[in-house]
Amino acid sequence: MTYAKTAAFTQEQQQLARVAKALAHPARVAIIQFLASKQTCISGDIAAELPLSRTTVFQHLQELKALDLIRGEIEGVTVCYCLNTELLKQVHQQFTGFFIEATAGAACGPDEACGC
Amino acid sequence: MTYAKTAAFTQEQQQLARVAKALAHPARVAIIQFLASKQTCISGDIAAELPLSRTTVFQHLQELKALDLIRGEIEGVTVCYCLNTELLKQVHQQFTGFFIEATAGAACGPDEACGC
DNA sequence: AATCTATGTCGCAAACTTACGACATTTAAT
DNA sequence: ATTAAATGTCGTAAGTTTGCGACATAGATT
Repeated sequence: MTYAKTAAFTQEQQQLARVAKALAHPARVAIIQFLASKQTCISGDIAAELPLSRTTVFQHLQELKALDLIRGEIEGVTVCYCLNTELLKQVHQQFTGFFIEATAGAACGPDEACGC
Repeated sequence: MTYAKTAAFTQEQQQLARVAKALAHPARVAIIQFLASKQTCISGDIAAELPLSRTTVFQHLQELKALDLIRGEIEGVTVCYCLNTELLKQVHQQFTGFFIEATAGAACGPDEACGC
């Protein structure tokens, strides 16, 4: 018993957790920022920009691709990776909804704990 | 070499990844939602609400507490857990900034890949 | 004091993640 | 046809996460 018990949670919770997981490594955050900074879709030499081996970067790219957060099209000998901005916008909405729900109540302040 | 090479990324990237990681498990998302749903800060019988053992829930609570996203104060025999809404708001801003940056460019559409 | 209840802590097992080197494949040049 | 460059795939090693049972603590009751 050590598998992730994801099945027992709501689709919403699973979806949010899935995306959060995709962003849960600085390399993947960096990859998304890098792709966003390039107006033109850049090839896999993203690796050259990061302090990681090409293989490792490729692996991170695969994870992002698995969630369809980024796309990759083979163009001859290079690959064109780019952000799926549509999906990212949706995800943004999702996170916003979550955070709004979470920050709605008047719970603990910054320094003191709650007074319940 | 299999440790996380976090040191090589910016503070910003690391911070975002750290918080994302905290949300990267449906149980933790559920815990936050549960705490948010209770106007009064509820004790650790959060476990009763989730399909996980008390020990496991406690562990998830520790992770959230390590990032200060939630607070926990011992009150006699019960514990009062609650959300750090201030921090959550900051985190929300952080994520929003990231997503806006990421969705600013006109990259791939929903179905076709980019045309670069 | 003995007990009950709500917590917290340890240690372990299984699964997942991160990182990489080495090898395979594919397209473009020479 | 060879070779070179850019990718993709495999296998492995080590670290981290997830989940839980068993045991330890600490107030509150009786």
